Amino acid sequence: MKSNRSRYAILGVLSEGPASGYDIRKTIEQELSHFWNESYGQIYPILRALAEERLATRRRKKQRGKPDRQVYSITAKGRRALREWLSEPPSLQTERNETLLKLFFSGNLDTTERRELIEAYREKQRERLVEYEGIERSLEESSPEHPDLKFWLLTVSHGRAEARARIRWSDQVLREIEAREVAKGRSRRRA
Amino acid sequence: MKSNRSRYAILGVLSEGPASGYDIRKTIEQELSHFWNESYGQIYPILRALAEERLATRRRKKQRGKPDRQVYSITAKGRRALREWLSEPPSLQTERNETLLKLFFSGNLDTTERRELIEAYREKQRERLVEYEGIERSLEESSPEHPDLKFWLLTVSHGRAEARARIRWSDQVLREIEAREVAKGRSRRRA
DNA sequence: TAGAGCATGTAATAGGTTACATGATTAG
DNA sequence: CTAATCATGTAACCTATTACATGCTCTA
Repeated sequence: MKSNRSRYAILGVLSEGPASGYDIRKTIEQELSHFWNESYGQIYPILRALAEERLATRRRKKQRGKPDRQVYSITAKGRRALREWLSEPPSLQTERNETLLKLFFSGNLDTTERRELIEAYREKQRERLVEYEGIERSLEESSPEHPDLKFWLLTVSHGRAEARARIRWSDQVLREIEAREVAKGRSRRRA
Repeated sequence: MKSNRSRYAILGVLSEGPASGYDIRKTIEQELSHFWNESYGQIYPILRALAEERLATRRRKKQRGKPDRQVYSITAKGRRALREWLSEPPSLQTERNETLLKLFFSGNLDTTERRELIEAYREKQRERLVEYEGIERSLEESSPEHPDLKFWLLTVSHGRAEARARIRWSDQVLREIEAREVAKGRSRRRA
């Protein structure tokens, strides 16, 4: 079994119920966007492949006034494949952090630009905290009785913990480079 | 100017001094591996392109007993390109987290597998904390007087803060799913 | 009447990993 | 003798984003 993570993200959404490519995109956007994303360019070809491999079935639903929907449903084989993947240890790959890359080489920047880099990072994490409110609410409202709701909310709590840690780190960095600035100012005056 | 992050990671390494593709790989592995990675399949073609665009120059160094080295040096134009990229706001793209994806759909797992998923995550973060010791030491020893050392160490401190937050989150999750287990056990006995 | 939402899909392009080929030296 | 290190590079493949094409309906 190939280990394409997008396949399993899509199978995962299908495990909650039948859906079209469009639905899947929307679900991922609304409920998983804090740690996952998929574009149509991935979704549609993968759905076709899932159907060919009998991990999902497809049927066309006619609609009036709207384009036809291709609705996919997970099969028993699909559920088995999903469960198998879920129980494998996650593949480890370095997560890249562009802000850290820029900070690492920020000797090539002036102090203002470096401060702005960190301030922007901090601000982005603050925005994420706000987004989590919305995601949490939308998860709770969409299916308040769903037995898996608790797991969904735990992913939000992960995002919050991470964002808060990054904000604290940013504050620490800003204090440090601030202190350095002041020290430099003093030594310039003394010189 | 194209916004290929690998180009700039490589230019960044070259901004510290001349290096071969092999050197660059090693440097990234030793000093940036906690937030960045590059494979030879990226490095060699990009170096060639950088030379063609006059962002770097290349000269062949003969060696006895070892293959020749192709040593690249950043040019003034290369430094300008790097500085320009560094001062642009980082491109935002969702960081994917495979563990969270699995947790989200872990309704398809049994409780033991779910616990193992989180325990493995926790353990990976603990391992990262140990790796940071090594990275920090290697950074400090390789160039203890380097004016940018402080920025390099800040990237390590970011990694630590993140790993610690993730460990705390894991502990919280483990407590929660443990509590749920106990509750279930009780209700089963009562039933 | 403009724009957003519904809905499917493909093509071009970009970004990235892995495997392979080659071959000498050095350390255990 | 074996494995690791030095060193460069390519080809095949996989993964992912963006732009494009199409066209209806509903809302502001």
